[in-house]
Amino acid sequence: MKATSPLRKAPPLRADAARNRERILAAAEEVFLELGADASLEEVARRAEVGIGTLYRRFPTREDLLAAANNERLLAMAEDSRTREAALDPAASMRAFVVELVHHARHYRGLATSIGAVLHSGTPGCDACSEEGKRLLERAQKAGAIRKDVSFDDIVCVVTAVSLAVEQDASPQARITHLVDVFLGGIETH
Amino acid sequence: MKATSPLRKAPPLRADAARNRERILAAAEEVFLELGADASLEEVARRAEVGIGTLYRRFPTREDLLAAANNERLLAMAEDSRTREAALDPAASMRAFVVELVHHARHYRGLATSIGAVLHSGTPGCDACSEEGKRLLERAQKAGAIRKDVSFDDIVCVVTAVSLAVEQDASPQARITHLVDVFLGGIETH
DNA sequence: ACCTGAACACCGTTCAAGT
DNA sequence: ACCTGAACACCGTTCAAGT
Repeated sequence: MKATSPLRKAPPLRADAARNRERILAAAEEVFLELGADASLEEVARRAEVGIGTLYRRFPTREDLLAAANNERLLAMAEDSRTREAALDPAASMRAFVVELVHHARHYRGLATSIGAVLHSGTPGCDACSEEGKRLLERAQKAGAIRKDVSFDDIVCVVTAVSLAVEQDASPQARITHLVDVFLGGIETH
Repeated sequence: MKATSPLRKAPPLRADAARNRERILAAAEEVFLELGADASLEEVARRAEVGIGTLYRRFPTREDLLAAANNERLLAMAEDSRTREAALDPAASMRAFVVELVHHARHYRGLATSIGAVLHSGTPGCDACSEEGKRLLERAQKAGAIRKDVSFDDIVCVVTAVSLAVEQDASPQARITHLVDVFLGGIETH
């Protein structure tokens, strides 16, 4: 067997291809921050100094690019949540997790709409987040702190709702906590 | 004073203009049903047999058109809710109202994303809906059935969340009631 | 294997000319 | 007052040619 086989199917990129991938990702971060998540892909390619075809070859759909561009941040978030976990009770960790995800969705305009898709993209970062979220949910449910008929998809739903609401009225910090409170209030067992 | 002055500012359309307006609205309904709420406006103009400029003159933004296209349906919905109200207790009427709105948002693909904006557009139908919703909410709050710190905007938020979730996984009827249950569970006082 | 960019089809929006 | 449609600027996506 070979030396490096990450998980399974991962055709190891040729050196120049790998470099281009990084350039695209960096450009995407820049452009999305500036113009929003629905910015022109041609602009991204332009800024990465790469042919538009190269971008499409690596990221066939816009969502693929969006997911990849958010990978590292999601990875870090999952990690943070894990270290935070010990200090908080089950319900509180879940809340913190949701609030963090909402913050993440606010990283640039237009991300909120796709946050559900991004969270289902299969990226390492997204998988780490899902696992962490599911673990927190199960823990809270076993502790009797959250209703048993609630799924992780329901949580994603809450995150999307809050993110979208916050994005639309450009609301202040306060509205986030209020909405999380309202939505999670129904999930937590009284 | 004149004979017909609807409410206030309403520059009475010239006959041909009014007719064009109707044609555009009818075409929009058709096209949105077929292609989704993000369909091409040129296609709408084409189908209405009207110059694209005419469409823009009457509906400067896509959201204007979307709101106008949903006016009648929202009007009917508010009316239905009012007649239903007597038969249900405060919490149940609120739930029924939310479920109806979600159904409305499912009328065509892509409407869910804009349902919040549509509900704030100032169209007669949208105003009727807002009024009805606010009345139901207040009633439920006075009856002690729903938390007092919940606003109508929060309700719109719930509607958006559920609609989007349902639209994304093309979920069955069951998921709607589940999500409404989860979200409103937190709003109703236990 | 990978990169490039021209080519194609399409869209949103404006505005001068016309009734 | 209103309508029309050409004109402009832009975008997504594909694919033949090139390394």
